[in-house]
Amino acid sequence: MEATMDHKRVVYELTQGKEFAEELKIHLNNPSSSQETQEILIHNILNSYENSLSLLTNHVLTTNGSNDEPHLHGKKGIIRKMESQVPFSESPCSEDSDPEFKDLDPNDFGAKRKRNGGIEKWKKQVKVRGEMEFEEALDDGYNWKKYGQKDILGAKHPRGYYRCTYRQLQGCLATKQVQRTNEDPNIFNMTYQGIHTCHPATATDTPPTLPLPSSSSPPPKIQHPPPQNQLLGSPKILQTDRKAITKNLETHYSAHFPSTSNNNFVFPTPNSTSDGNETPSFITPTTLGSTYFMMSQPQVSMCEINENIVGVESELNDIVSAATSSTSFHNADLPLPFGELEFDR
DNA sequence: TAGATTTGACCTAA
DNA sequence: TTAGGTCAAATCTA
Repeated sequence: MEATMDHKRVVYELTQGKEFAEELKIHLNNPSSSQETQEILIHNILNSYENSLSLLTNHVLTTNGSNDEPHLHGKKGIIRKMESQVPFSESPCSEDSDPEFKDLDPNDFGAKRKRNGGIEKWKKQVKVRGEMEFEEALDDGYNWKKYGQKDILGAKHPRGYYRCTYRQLQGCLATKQVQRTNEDPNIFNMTYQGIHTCHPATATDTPPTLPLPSSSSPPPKIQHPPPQNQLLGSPKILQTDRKAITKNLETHYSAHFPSTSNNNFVFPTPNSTSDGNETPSFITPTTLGSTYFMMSQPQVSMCEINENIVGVESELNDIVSAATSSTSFHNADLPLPFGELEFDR
């Protein structure tokens, strides 16, 4: 069950990475392509690797009866090894040194407050292209309800405030903020705060059975596990975020979404203990040291990137091929979005 | 008509 | 005092 779902998630991650690699390849051959875009693509490719490895290592740990999840809290094992393979992500993110939120985004002009008494915050950056990708990129798999919007000093675009739809039903305190960057309106900074404690299987107090629904049973009506929603898309968020954000964009900024389609996903990886208690943990920026705000990291020449990406893409092709052809995986079980996504070529 | 979104007012940390 | 974050009434939408 879980293994099957993990398998799908791994395939999804790898396939995503492959798509990013292919797109990067195109961008590298395009003189007008911005370095920023290329960096984000590389960043996303690394994310795919890291997420895949995390999923795999997490599965191994689970099947071995260990919930120590060392990869979730530091650069250890495979994650570390992975970074050493890719020079661009070598530089550790400064967030590693601080479990608390650290604002690394030069476009985020917000004050660095900790209003919730040390609740963990982390960020991801999402770049969108085209309306559909825009919706999907902002769909991180959770169901969010917008509760506010505010103009931020120094920021060109207002910041949207979202909280978990199941805050009332299940007391889930997870929130997120969505804000466009000043430099590139296609790039959104998503700031997450709090861990989702809600459960998709029920909107009531029924005890959760995380992490993921059985592949042999129909998905729960309330779709909350990020991986699944990332695979299937979240109707909820398509209806809410799309309306809210797209409307804002159209109203205030005459939004346009050219160029590339990139999104960075960091999967929350809830873990279940043997007694059924949920101990959600996240693959946070701390975990994936290179995951966030690559623009602030030491730069690597595009020549190096180009050389690396060829190998990355090749590897991804091999891995995805192997993964998709193995065990009980069927594409029908995993409606990957790529068939619907358009990549400028 | 219920639920979601908008938006001005209020709260509060810095 | 300022500005980010949240509340809640008004409004919108399916």
